[in-house]
Amino acid sequence: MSPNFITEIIDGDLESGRHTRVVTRFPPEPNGYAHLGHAFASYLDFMTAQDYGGVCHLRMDDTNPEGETQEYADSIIRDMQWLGWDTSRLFYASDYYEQLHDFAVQLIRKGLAYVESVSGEEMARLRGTVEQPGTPSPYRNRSVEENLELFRRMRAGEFKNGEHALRAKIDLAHPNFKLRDPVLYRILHASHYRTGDTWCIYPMYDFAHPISDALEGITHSMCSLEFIDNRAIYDWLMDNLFSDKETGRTAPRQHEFGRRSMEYTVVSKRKLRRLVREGVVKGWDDPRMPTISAMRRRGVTPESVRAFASQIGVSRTNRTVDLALFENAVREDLNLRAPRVMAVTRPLKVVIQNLEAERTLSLPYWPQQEELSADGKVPLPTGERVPSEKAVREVPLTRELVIEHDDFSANPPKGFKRLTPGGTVRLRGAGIIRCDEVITGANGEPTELRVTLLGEDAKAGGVIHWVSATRGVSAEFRLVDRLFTVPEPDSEAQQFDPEQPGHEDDTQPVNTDFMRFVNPSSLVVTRGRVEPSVAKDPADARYQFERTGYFWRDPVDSRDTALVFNRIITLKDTWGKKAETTEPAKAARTEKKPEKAPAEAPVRPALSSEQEATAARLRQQGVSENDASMLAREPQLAAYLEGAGGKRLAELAPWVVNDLATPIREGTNRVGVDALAALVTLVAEGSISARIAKDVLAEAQSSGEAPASIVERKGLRVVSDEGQLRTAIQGVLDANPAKVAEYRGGKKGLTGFFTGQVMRATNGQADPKAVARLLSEMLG
RNA sequence: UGGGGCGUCGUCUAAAGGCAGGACGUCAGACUUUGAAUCUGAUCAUCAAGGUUCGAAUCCUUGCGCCCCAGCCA
Repeated sequence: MSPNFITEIIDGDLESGRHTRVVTRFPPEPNGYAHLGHAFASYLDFMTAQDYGGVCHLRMDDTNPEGETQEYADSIIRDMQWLGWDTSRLFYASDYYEQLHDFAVQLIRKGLAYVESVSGEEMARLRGTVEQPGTPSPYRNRSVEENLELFRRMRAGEFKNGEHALRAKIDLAHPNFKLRDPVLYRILHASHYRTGDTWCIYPMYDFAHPISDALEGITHSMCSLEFIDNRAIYDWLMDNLFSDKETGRTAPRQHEFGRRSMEYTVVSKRKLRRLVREGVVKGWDDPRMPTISAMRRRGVTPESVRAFASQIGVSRTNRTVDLALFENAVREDLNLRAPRVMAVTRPLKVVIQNLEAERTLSLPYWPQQEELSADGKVPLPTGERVPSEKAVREVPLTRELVIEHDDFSANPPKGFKRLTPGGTVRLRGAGIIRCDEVITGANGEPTELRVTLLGEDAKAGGVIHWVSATRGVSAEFRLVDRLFTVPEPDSEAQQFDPEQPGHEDDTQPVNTDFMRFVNPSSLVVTRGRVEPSVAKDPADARYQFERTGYFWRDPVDSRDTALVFNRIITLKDTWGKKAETTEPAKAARTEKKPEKAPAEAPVRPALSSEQEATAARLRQQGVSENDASMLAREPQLAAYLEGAGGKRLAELAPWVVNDLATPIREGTNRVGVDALAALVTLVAEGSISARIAKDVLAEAQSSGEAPASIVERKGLRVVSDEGQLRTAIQGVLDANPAKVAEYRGGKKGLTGFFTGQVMRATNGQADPKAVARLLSEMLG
């Protein structure tokens, strides 16, 4: 896991002693198949724990009986294992139902939860709007006894679905909707895949999730960004049920990260379901799907998926990742893993007229030295690593062959390097042929080429692959490509689609506009031939079929007697790309950036007449336009400033605005205006630099010590003595000869680097202006 | 519109207030019995405007844009 804002938080928690170990959890709901998003989230949860020597729990977040099944749970567990995660710590939220219930009772007893008895609709109405606070329902103030009794009867099954619900009693006027008395339990007469009919009340996510975390001793609970508002409930529950004092251990905290989606696909479960239901794909594990089971079936390795997850990193912004990043991760892994063999996916018959007898060639699985790994060995299709000279297979060369249909062109475009009428080309590993005759079918398409095998002194511009027409093995090839024709099918459909890549809204019908962008050639099935050596290889061998891509046998449909190969991914194809995009690419390159907009007058918010009067008064005292405007708008700041008795306003104002505004506003300011004035005096008389003053101010803010006394205690003063500065600068230059050379080579931006080093060396006390002058002099 | 979150190369992601770095892509070249791989080089970014500072992606202000929240889903 590369460093990110989460590891920063964990480092802090470990350092401060808030936690002494790291326990995370990955909490999928078993109501669908795991996909790319789960791969990313589970990577974060499992790898973070691993990096810190901690553990990660796999927890089925199964608190909604509708749609959840054991089959989904099993598939998720299998996918997680495939990704390489340790799933030995397996938990189910449904195992906590009894405890969860008891915690609900506790809340009722504390007067923090009540049984609501209005309809769902009414509840929504009473919750208010963004501008209007909610209003309490008549049931909000039921007695503890009544709540207890009602909740007992809810559990006993005495009510119908929706007749009552248990709600937390928090704050109906809170600007955060999540805190307007969230529902904790609902009545649902439904069978749960694990608890059967034991329960007819089920806990909500907001209640079950934090408590599950606390029960399992989770330390850091990561979830995606859209739950950020829910954190308020999380913390509320921790405060009221799991205070550190009561439990004797530190409560978990929730941290939110940005989701990652990928171009040319969709990941919403409902949309994937729709693709399956409509038969656009053949199932959840159709190799075109972004599900983990589909990637597994397609032949993508777990190592690739993990490498991808690692590369896309973690941040607090939702992102749609370039498909190329994923493809690169897949190719990078396969390049070192997949032996090279030949297969022809769209055969064109070739007859070598001067080849009398069949020959057997011994061709290397790894024609390239570069693929050799550190141990000097190379993998066979079995996975066994052997010296490269032993990594060979036999390939029959017969009179009749097949080559790729596209490797012959009767009207070759400029730059075409393959076979043309009368032209020559090298057959990989077999020699150079010349095309003597082209037999065409009724539609004018070539159906057979008659060729002559030439000697090794012949010349050819290109190399093509081939397979014996008679000894090669017939096979089906499934050429898998991106599922959509546009990078963001969701956004393309956006004007119709309120449901954006974020969370799923089951209350709205699925927007189906994205279906318009399904790529009609996302799956192309062809029949061709593969060299016979593969027939004896293990079924899970991955190959590079030279010049066409990485393949392996479809684990579901391939038979020994009827081979089916999935294309895991194509090779990069700069030729094909160039051929199809030369023109538009040029156009795009000449496209100019829009000119920078001319500088506008600074925008300042309008002031009320009263504020304007204040601002004018301040300006008169010499306060800048900007500062005056802000001080006028924020009476707190103005009041602070004027505590100085109206003296030296102009001098103090920038400090108040730039350095003290936030603490003053938040009520955490610990530097009085007189103390500030004393500090500013030191700056004014030149005994300390503004730089020192800022550092001191920050320290004063956290320690509460008077700034001037910090200055005195530490003996801070500005160092402008030339001799002293020269010594310091020389020290820095001597320590960084390479940087000096770069600077003299023209990298003038390094001035900042040198200044920084000098400032550090002098404990921030050097006079920066003097440093700048001496630096440019000494660097020549 | 109330609340919350977020804006760095085309895409992901780095930079105790001090060199805007890396990866992928793209382009060019070298090499090549894979139009692949490999190698070299290049292109390309701090949302905007003001301010503070010797110095701002980072601090302050204002503005703009995107995302999330009014399920008895998660």
